[in-house]
Amino acid sequence: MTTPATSPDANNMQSPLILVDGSSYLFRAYHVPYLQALSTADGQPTGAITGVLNMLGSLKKDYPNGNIIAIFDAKGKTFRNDMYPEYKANRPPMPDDLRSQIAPLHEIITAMGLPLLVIPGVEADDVIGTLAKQADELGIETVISTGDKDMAQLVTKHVRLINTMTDVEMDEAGVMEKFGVRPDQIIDYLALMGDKVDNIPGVVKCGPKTAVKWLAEHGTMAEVIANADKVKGKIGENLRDALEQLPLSYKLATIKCDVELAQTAAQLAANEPDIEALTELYQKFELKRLLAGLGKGDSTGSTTTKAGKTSSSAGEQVIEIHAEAVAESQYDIILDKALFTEWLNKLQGCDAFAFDTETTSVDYMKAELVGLSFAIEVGKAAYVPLTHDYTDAPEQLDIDWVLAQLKPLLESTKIKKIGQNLKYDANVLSHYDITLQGIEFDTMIESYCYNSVATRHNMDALALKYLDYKMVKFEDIAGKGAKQLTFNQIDVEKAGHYAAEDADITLRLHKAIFPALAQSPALLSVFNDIEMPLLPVLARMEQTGVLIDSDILAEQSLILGQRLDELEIEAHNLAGKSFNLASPKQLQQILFEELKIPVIKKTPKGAPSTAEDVLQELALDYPLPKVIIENRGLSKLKSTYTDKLPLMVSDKTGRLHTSYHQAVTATGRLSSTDPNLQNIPIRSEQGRKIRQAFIAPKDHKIVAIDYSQIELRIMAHLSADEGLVTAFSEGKDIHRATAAEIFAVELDEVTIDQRRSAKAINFGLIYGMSAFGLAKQLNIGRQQAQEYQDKYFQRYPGVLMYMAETRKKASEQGYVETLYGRRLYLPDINAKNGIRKKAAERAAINAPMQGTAADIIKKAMLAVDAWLLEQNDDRIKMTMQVHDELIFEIHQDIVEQTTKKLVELMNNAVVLNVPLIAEAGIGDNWDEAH
DNA sequence: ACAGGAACTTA
DNA sequence: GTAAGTTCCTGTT
Repeated sequence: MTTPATSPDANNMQSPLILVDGSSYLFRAYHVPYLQALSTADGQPTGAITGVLNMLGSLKKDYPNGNIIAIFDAKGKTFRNDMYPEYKANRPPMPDDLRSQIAPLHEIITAMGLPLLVIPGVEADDVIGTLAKQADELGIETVISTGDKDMAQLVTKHVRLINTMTDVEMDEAGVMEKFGVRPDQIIDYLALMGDKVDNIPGVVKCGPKTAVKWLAEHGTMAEVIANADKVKGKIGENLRDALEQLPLSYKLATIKCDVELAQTAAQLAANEPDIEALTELYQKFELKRLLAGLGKGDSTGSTTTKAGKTSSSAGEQVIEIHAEAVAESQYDIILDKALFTEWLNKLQGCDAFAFDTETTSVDYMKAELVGLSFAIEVGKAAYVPLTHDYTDAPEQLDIDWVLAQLKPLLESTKIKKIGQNLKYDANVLSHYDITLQGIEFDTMIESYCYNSVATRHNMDALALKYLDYKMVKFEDIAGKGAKQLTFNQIDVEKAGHYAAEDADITLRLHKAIFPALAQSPALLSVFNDIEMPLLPVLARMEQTGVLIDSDILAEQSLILGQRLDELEIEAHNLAGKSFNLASPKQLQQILFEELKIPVIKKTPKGAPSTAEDVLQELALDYPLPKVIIENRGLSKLKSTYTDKLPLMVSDKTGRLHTSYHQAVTATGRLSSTDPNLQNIPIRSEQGRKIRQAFIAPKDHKIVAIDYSQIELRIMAHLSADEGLVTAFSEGKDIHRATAAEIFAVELDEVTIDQRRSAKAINFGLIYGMSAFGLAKQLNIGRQQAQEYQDKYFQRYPGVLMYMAETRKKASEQGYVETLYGRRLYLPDINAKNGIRKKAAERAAINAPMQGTAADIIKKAMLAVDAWLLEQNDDRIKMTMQVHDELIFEIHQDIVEQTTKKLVELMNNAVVLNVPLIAEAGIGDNWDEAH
């Protein structure tokens, strides 16, 4: 057994060493807009000075005993330039208005009494590294204040980083969490990736992901190099190409920790500030706040800002929300059986209660339960901690015992549950063999049905809007960024208050929003008959997930990668130089300035647009745009789909689990994230290959059933236009029928071009089209587009009337409705600003159609789900919803008759005055099923 | 490190 | 012209 030279306690007594990377802060402060405005009366800029001094002030406040040392880069070349002349060669020279601030800043820092180090021939990093190493060896607690990620290599048991601008601290664990490698692997990591800004070569296309992967496998760069011949694919080639360069990159990325310094870390100490000199300097540079601070003995001069509350203006509802003020609250933290049983009894005896789960992750597939909170009456809530596991966490009730007690309660259909985003809680609980039932009131959905666009529908936003109460943010108790704690690491007292408040506020929100919602029978019906019943259906679909073939995607990635490389070379040749194809800015420069190609369109911010339609047009006359178009399309496919989807497969189930969001869109549609399964490619040949990777399990088929022309059918229904209703009732091809009417020809005489035009008009109508938009879409004159539109309305006068009525209604009542009463409020519908008003009018036209379609497919999902529950046959699974399409996995033995039944259920989900037609496709993958 | 814009994907 | 989400780059934190 050894005795440490100094005990930990002794270390804590010693003042920490604070090493400030002055140059990095100087440079960043220089770019902060509100600081850029600062200067003295005679024009000497002082923004960067102010920024750095503010930052030093806040460091002083955070580390009152800290021994602060400021380190700056010296002028001139460093040893790295000798090693590698191109090092930082891309850096533009320092602007004069920054350079002029350096000397004054140094003077001020010296007058403050802080040691200031400016060592020529090395960079500030190296000086910091040297001091940190000395301090580390002495066991002195050291904090490096920097915004530079390269410094992570200096982190040890005693040395940590703080980014004073973002307030994020990073210790060894933090580095691991943030970068995915240990501090001693950071140099390897940086060398492999290289650094564009500093001109350090690395492995081409090796970013953080690849570097972490390799280092996880081999430990060091040297080992990665030793195994370079085993790395497959293009990236393997790139690695082998880089082998010669890598040792140099490693040297360049290494911070030198043995710089010769006149004084050691232990010897450097602050002097008393020279108040007289400081006063003079602050006066000279007109740093008024700092000057004022001198008198009060507060040299920080820091200010706090108050968050201003914004109030909403247009589109306020008639219905008033009456909320009780959030006053005194009484929260229990349940750590013993007696108190638990008391609450259990109360819960069992009540009609409805609010509850919330606390877990380790926002990802419902990974989340583990940490605790549960409950509220029965406003102001009284309880938290049952279960798995808090930080050092010295109190003993908690046994999770299995607690869940066994709660299971009957949570599964009871009699006792109503109130929650915020209950789908999440249901998903988490399902992993503990609890099927949440009695799901009656979800405050997120209450708010969404009440007004989808008044606010976002997360609890913090709802509390602020409907209770005028500002909740404690999760970040405030857990921290943020790399150092964020998971809920199980949070002190039970703190966590308990936070969790109990969640349940309490949920209950209060319900009491505020639900009665307002219930004043409209139509809104209440959307809530009770569509959204709440849909919640468990979506939860089941999420849990089911979808199966993908990662090998197909990997192969596709490879092919795409090869083609992208070819395109890149071609583009560089055409441009006459190397540039980043993904950068619209660089492309603008090359296209419009160097190649002098005329500008066709500008972006909203005034830059020349390089959007697809512009490039399409330019491609007729120039070769480069065509290459760019193909490159963009393919790189999107690769990065978003073929590379990414396999990484998102759950290791628990081997399948892909999306999240459907029920309270996001303005119109009532669902949305999907992580991954978004509602924008999987279909249009291009390459894109369809991605759908081929969405496969059926063994002995199963993928069945995709989509509604045909659902929005146009809804337009026919809502407008009751005779011609349109008849066309649908007779089962005509609607675009062909429209073309025949507009162009006054027989049905069978309609040309392909005429049908295409009619299709564009039909879509345009759904989107609240203008003649201008139609002209652009069809590439025809404005006049001609207007003629088409006039002709259309002449033939379908009911549609014209419906459009006019919708605009009028929207303007009068401030909202429009779907067939089933879902509302969309349009705050801009009577706006003075013509552009905003026009946009609101288009939304007003579109929302009833898009929203009714959303209502219908939701009703269809309910019908299908009810039938599936009845069948209780796990050979049939509903896996996805894509706005007008439902996707199923069905065992091959029953696929034919099941599909027939599902189509029937979808066709009869609602009754309109035109037929509702669903069309099915069956195949081994999603592409075939189309 | 993060926000915002531009570009791409879908119905 | 409607409604979404993700990725990449860029500029500032």
